[in-house]
Amino acid sequence: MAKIKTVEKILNCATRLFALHGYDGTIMDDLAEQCEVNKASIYYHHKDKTTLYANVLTALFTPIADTVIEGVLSEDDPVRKLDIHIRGFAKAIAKNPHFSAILMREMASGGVNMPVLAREQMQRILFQLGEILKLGESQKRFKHADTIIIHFMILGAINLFVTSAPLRRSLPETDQCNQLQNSDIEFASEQVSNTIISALQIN
Amino acid sequence: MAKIKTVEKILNCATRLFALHGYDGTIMDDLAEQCEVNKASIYYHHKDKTTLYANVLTALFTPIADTVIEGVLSEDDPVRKLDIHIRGFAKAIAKNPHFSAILMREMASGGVNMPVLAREQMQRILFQLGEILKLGESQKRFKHADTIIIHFMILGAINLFVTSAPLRRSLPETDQCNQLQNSDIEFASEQVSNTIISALQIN
Amino acid sequence: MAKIKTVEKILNCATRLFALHGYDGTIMDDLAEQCEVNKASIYYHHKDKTTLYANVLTALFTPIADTVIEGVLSEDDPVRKLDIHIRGFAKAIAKNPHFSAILMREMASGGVNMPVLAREQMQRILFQLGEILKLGESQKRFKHADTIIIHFMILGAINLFVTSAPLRRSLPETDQCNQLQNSDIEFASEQVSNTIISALQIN
Amino acid sequence: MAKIKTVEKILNCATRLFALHGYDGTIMDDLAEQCEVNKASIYYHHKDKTTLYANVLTALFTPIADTVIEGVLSEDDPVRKLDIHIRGFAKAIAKNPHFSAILMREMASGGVNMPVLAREQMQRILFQLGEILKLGESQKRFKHADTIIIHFMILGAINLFVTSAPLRRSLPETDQCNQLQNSDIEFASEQVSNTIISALQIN
DNA sequence: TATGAATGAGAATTCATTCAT
DNA sequence: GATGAATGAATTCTCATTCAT
Repeated sequence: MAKIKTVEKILNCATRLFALHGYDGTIMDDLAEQCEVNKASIYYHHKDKTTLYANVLTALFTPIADTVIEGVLSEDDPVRKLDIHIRGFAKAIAKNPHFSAILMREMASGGVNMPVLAREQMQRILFQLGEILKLGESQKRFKHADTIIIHFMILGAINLFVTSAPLRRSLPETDQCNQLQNSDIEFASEQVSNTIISALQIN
Repeated sequence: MAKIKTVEKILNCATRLFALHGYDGTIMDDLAEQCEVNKASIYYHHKDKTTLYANVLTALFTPIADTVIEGVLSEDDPVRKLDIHIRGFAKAIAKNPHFSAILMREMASGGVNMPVLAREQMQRILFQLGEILKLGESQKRFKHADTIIIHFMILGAINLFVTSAPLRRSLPETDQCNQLQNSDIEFASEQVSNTIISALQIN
Repeated sequence: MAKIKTVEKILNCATRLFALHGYDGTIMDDLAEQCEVNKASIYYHHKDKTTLYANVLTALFTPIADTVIEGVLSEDDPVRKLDIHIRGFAKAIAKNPHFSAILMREMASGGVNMPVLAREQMQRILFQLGEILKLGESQKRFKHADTIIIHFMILGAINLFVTSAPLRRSLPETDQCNQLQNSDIEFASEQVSNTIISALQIN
Repeated sequence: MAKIKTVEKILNCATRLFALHGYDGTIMDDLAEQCEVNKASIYYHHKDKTTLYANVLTALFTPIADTVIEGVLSEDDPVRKLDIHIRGFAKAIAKNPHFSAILMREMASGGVNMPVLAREQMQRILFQLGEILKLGESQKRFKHADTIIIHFMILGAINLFVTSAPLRRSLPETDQCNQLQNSDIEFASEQVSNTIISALQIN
């Protein structure tokens, strides 16, 4: 019975707390308590809070980008590529649900303090989207569109959908604007994908 | 020459700091220093940090919602309404540039701690969008779409565009994905509007 | 009834603790407790431990050098000058009894971390001694001698005498080497002065 | 090639660190790193920091006292004895250059926490000096002088000379008070010896 | 003996808030 | 209204020491 390594335990817990409360709102004492590890052990493994945060971000962002990138490779059709890109992103987040909150806070800070490795992961995703749009355009399947805008629409919609879950749950179910209350991220990403494709596609 | 009232000075400064560093990352000492007001004076005018934050949010969110709502009223055509809605939102943010960062942080926290008044402002915007989509749908001008998804695409895209400004500035100008580097929020919102309308419109 | 200023209270207490336990051995909690001041107040007045230490040293070294320098000015005769220099130094220390321990620790560290202002005070004393020796030499009253060596003999003897007080007190009174057990610094400095003058003087 | 025993490696390194930073300023982690020994190994060999410190002091002080004592035994003439005593002390320190800093810190603390064995070594030196002075006095070769004062002049001058090396190196070479900048401890001890003898000797 | 990991007690510093004037 | 000083409760980080292997 392999017990979970302390380093992992700390990293997991820290991810959750940073997602919930942000960097400044996360308290090392709480972290120690929650992962049932001595406070000093955190520092034994992670130097300081800043480094821990960087480690969390790197460990979190890399698999997300990997998933998005890989999924698309097997496709040829730009429309399908775009669809997979968007839904793959959502699927990756579904597996790492703390990503959204952390990314949004980082973007709110201008992303300037993100560890380079984490920032590069976001750029990988952005670049791939750019390639897909270019491909579609060159095949006369897509209208021209600004990559960054499309990227932000996808990112924004899906991340807001994820982070707004508790908020939506607090709205009345019967609310007209809240048909999605109980539906999950997969359905949401389908909607986003359909919308984007519908906007770009030349019929 | 009417000197700026202390209360205002504090509120303005606080808005900037909360946008830059979030609630927990904002330090009352810094605030006092930056608005050149004695620390005790802040407490004379604002009870405590929490209240100050609520005051900031309320003062920030209300005019945004007002602008969005009002602009749309004078229009009848759902397409034009939607266009005005989106661009009005961007225009309102252009006047209150700290709104985006603060909103994104709040959403990252699930929006649970937002003062009710601020949350209501966001709902006003969401509800209006719902009305517009319903109107367009009933007139067979729009395909059916999930209000929240569309709302999040708009919100997400425009807010990310605003908060990413420093990040984009740090990317190379020649970058293919970065045509918008120097363009402003108005142009971005036009792109968003076009994309959304293009996706929804029944031709 | 003028109450002692907090800043002074802190400075006095800190001087004592730094003398007793050195920089690293002095604990800010203890300091706060001993001067009956809130720990945060120390930081309100002194930025951090390092700065506090520098402030202590500067406040401690300056009057010592001033006393030594001034006393000598009124004399013309190099022998009398030298005598006043040595005994003035001892007298100054008698008024600031923590100086010796602090100086000796600093010298043990190579004096490299001493605040510049404090180091300069020591140099003022050294320079004056140099002038006295030069004067005596030029008048054929003194043999040639190395200023630094003489300086260190004076400094070393008097400071060791001061700091060894508790040690000497623990030796048996009857000890032959301990005639000075109960005598004070004034008598010791007289001995030092006599010895140095006796060594230098050309009869 | 016999590899240096771990115990020795630790002791040597610890001596250097204690000399450089004092007891409180020396950190066991650093010690482990510097002697390339696992932290736990230090405790395997040395019980705890306090014991280690005592071990360091004992190992350091004993050979110093031995050297001083032994050198003098072969002489009969009190003047020569005194000269050997002083220069022997300096020679012994030249071989154990960390002694000075450690002794000075201990004296700054009143020497109260010195391990008994170390303190006794200093007393051996002091007693021998007392004997020499008594001998010289009884032979009408020396004026009467206080043993402790003379002891402190020797000790102070030589130790200050040693520990001030980095400080002197930072002074301008041309400085009048700094003729000794590049000279070594042997020359300094000669000066001290000459001065003391010159002061005491009855011509 | 040696070592990577762990830990309790502590130590420096910070921060929101209040008080006296 | 304004301000310098004060403070209690955190909060980050350190350090001597021990444990399991």
